[in-house]
Amino acid sequence: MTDQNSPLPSASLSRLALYLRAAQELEQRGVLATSSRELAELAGVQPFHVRKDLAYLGRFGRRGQGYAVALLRRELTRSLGLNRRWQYIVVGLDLLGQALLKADWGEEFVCVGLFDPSPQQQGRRLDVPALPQPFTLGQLPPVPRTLRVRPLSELADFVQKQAVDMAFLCVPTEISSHTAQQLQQAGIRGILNFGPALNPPHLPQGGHEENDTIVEQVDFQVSLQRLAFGLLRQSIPQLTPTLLENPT
Amino acid sequence: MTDQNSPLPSASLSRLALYLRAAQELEQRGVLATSSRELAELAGVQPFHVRKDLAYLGRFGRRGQGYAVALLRRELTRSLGLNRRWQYIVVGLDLLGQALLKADWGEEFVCVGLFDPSPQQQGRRLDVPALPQPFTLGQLPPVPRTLRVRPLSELADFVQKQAVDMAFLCVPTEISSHTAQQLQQAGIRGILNFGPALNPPHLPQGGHEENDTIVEQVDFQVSLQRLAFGLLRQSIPQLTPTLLENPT
DNA sequence: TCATGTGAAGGAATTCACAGCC
DNA sequence: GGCTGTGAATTCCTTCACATGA
Repeated sequence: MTDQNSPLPSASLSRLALYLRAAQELEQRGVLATSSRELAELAGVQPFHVRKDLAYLGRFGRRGQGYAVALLRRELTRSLGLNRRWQYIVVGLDLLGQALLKADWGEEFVCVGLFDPSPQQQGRRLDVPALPQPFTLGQLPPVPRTLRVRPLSELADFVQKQAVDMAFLCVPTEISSHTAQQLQQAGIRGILNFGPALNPPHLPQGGHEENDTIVEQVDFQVSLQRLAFGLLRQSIPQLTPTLLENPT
Repeated sequence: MTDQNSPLPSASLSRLALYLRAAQELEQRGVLATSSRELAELAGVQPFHVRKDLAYLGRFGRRGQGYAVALLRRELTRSLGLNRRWQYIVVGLDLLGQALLKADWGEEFVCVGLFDPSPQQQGRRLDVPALPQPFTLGQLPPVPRTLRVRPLSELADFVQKQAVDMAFLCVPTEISSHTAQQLQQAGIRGILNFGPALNPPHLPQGGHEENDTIVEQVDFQVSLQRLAFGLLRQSIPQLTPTLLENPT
């Protein structure tokens, strides 16, 4: 079946991103065909996951053969909405923000602006990744870019002139909720939030609501505490990790 | 009921970390009692989530009243295994690694070493957060510490002398799987991995296996692509996001 | 014979609604 | 009355096993 209203399960969506990375890697290595087994290994999931997830997008596998890598990559790119350009700003340029600037997000994502609430940061100029040259096959050296760090007061104007699809939010905890509201009011509809949950819950968490702002959380601390708990569990083989010992 | 073999659901575990953060915040504000509604708001989840999750740990709520903040914080801390000290190393000290060094992970987590595969980084000295003074109530100024960035060749020896519970892995993509193996061979049983899935799947992904290494993934790119997909969905209100249009 | 695609079974998480206690 | 704790219902996800088609 095709995709109808495509109720692509949330869990599958996360894994599709992993398959795309795997497909890109295979393509770069010059591999032409692959299998659900190989993809599963690269993505760190189970083979039946791969088959089921990919089946949501259509059927571009060949039974008995596997998947054609190039086709796979194209379809994943399309399905994930990565055949268009997404423009983002980085809000908060302490070390984490700077690290995000240098990170490789894929060519589809381009940084168009830098903002910081702190006067110390404002006015600084920072290097950002070069724009991908659209249809230039010749190996021109990429053009370096630098952007100025702006105060948040310029945000609303900026968003009116530039299309800004999303913001990477990495300001200190104390002001993150407030800053998120500023972003929303400026008309930004997507926030990738590093740091604790944004509590004024006007913004639905993962909700694909009407036309509200979507917040996607990246929470290091939760992952760390999950890890600690896991280690605790396995270091005490049989016994329960000292939870409660109350009666009843 | 108490916790038996506590098969604490994985989804609940993640949320418990959020409640702990909320409880700490409330305690700092001087709030004595709270409710599932308030906690839910702070954590960005639903009230029945809070009640059900907390019920896994026992019953320290008072019906009709709510939860005592101090008790709540204590129980959450205990249950998550945060009443002991966890020692970590940071592997890879480019911008992201440096950002992680400065981040606030909670007092229970202390950095004991820095490692980097690149000779340019080796030998550098970096500031790390001061140790929490255990039973000192007096406000002595915290003692600053600096640590030297070591080559990975020193890792095995280091782990033998120092207790190292976990590693934050943030080296470039190309070497991350290889580096993870080095960590595992040196005897490190927990890895918080920033960057793509570690593909030699000797390490089970989230598996609480025998006594194997536990890997917890923090994958920015997946979150970003989830966000992009979400935006795509809502910007085309009724229509399916250009997925497939092939015949049956 | 091979590996995909898929119905169906099983398990996990979310959600509801209300009983129980303050 | 108010809010927790919890069975029961629902929905979602994972897992299996096999039919399907190259």
